Amino acid sequence: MAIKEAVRPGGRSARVQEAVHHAVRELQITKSREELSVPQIANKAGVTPSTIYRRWGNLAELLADVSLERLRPDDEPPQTGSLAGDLQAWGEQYLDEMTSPAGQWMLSDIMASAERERRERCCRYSETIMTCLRERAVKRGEATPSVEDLMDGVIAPMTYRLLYDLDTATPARLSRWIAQTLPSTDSPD
Amino acid sequence: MAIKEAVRPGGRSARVQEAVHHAVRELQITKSREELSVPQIANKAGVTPSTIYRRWGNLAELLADVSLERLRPDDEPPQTGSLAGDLQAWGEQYLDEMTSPAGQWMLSDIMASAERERRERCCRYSETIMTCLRERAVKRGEATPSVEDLMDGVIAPMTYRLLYDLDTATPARLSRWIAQTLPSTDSPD
DNA sequence: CTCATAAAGCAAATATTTTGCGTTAGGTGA
DNA sequence: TCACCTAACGCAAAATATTTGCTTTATGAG
Repeated sequence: MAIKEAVRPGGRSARVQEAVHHAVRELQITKSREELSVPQIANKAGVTPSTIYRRWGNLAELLADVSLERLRPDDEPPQTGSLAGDLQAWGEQYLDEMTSPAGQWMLSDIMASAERERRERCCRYSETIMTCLRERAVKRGEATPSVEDLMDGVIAPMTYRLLYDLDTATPARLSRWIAQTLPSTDSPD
Repeated sequence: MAIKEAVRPGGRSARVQEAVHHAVRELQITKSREELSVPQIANKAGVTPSTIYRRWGNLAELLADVSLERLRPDDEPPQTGSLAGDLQAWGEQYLDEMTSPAGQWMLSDIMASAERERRERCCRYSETIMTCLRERAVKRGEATPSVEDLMDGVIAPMTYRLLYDLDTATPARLSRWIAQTLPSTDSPD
């Protein structure tokens, strides 16, 4: 039932984990959510179902695990020269990703996880991005809100709408959230 | 698979629905989430499992349905004489409810539902409250932000933290969100 | 009161999940 | 290097849960 994250790389466990994750990703391309099943994934991965049940507990947790891994940032968010610009640029690509069917499944899978730890990691991920963008701004000498204010002012409304009200998760609204969160030095209204 | 909401009251369907909902609520008192099962609920409700499967599809959807029903406001939010006060009062009781184990299960069940419609209804519910509080304020002649701004400024951060970062869902932070969202006429900073 | 229909019951057929026990890979210390 | 230890896996049987076809029943309409 407990999720083992500290899998030693190179070991058999690591290979099994990778095989299972890979099988899930493959199957997700062709099959819809309700067509996925543990025995099916196990078969594709070349392991027995009991291996999956013992390691992940159930289908929901497995899917959440896979989705969370996908969430990891590949590279540095793009630089635009201002905090507002960085936020807008990063936010737009994030919105784009998460409003897609695949992105919505990811969010949904993560939210369905009973493990609070997993949901929290999703939150820490956003915090990391905000911290990164903010530090850039600080280095440039910009006046910047705290990370907490960025979370409340930008991440929270964005996430809220991604989860509850998809149609309103738009770049235009993102601009508003950013404008209202940043200290109004020179931004027009 | 489709969720029938328009169950005619008094009919057999209505009785079954009520029996099943009641059984779930009863069982939730004693049993933990992973101990709940459809056959068990069916048995307690005096119906056959296939009835539940055909009507709700699976356990997750049934639990989400029950949780959503519980979310409904029983009565008018308390009146305090100002929008800030109304928001704080309502918000505090909401936080209290949702940070409790029962509240967290409710949120979790609703989020786990595959039906977007259900999650959206959760959102509409908050909007209704905000609209209500705002209208009171308008009637009193207070300057008030739009409902959308209230959603972004108060509901979104509150919900975000309830879902992802429970420890930070506190009345103190609620005050901050409210203060930052309302037009600063006389509020100290 | 009779008929049409939608939903429930029932039970057999499937599918999934759990479990006990034997096996194996990989790490550890002599 | 080799024997040993342990965690994780495979296998297969048992237990549960889910689906499905068909029958029965309750309710609303005519």
